[in-house]
Amino acid sequence: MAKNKAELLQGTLDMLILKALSLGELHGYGIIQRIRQLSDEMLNVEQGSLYPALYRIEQKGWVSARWDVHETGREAKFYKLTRVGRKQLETEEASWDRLVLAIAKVRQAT
Amino acid sequence: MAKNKAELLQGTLDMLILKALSLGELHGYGIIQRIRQLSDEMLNVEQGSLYPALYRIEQKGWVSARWDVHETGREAKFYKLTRVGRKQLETEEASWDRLVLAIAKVRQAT
DNA sequence: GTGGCATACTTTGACAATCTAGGTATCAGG
DNA sequence: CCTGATACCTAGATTGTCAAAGTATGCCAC
Repeated sequence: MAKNKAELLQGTLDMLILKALSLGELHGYGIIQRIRQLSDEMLNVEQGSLYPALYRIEQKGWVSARWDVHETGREAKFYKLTRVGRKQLETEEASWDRLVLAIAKVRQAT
Repeated sequence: MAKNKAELLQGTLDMLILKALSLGELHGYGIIQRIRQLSDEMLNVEQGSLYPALYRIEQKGWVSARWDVHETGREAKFYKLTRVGRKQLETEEASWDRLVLAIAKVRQAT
């Protein structure tokens, strides 16, 4: 127990991936690093969570993928947010905000 | 789609139940109503989610249950937060706060 | 040059939590 | 008497995450 890393709640991962990609095209492994870095090491996405999620998200048309070689000379699969994906990110952020608000209301109760 | 009710994320339900019970002993059906009311109708807990959750929570010793008759003359199973449950509520609230903070950090990124 | 580590992707199976959808029973109001 | 709200319970399906494998490459230290 006593984890310093917050566990992900189901449903938040898609939003985080989309957000990471909204900052620019990126490959899978890089998405993990970007999320970890942006969250000040608080969020750690497992590879076994990420890749299936990316597959799901691609099937839904929220991202498009292509294989490419990056500056280091290594091959990687680069993901890019589609227009639909950008819309979806907005939706998920709004829905997250609603949830956070709703839970805050419950917690305010005395 | 386009739900006005926020969907619960896995892991938040326990916290909501514990919070509802922290305001006083209550029976299952009442917990649903209290959460709905406190959240301004934003959160709707399904019975099929609540009762298994209550069972889980009771097994863990976070609440104690007893059958009783309330003023309306009807029988109901009343749940009460235990000392351990109160501790657990604090833990879950802290962990929720951490997650909300971490996600906020990611979302701040430009 | 080779051993180990970080990078990079994939798949499998287990697990946990929620929801849908059904069921039972009581009580109040029209 | 019939409906709807109250009150509880359960089975089954679904979903998302995680742990734990495996593969392969490039780089650096020794």
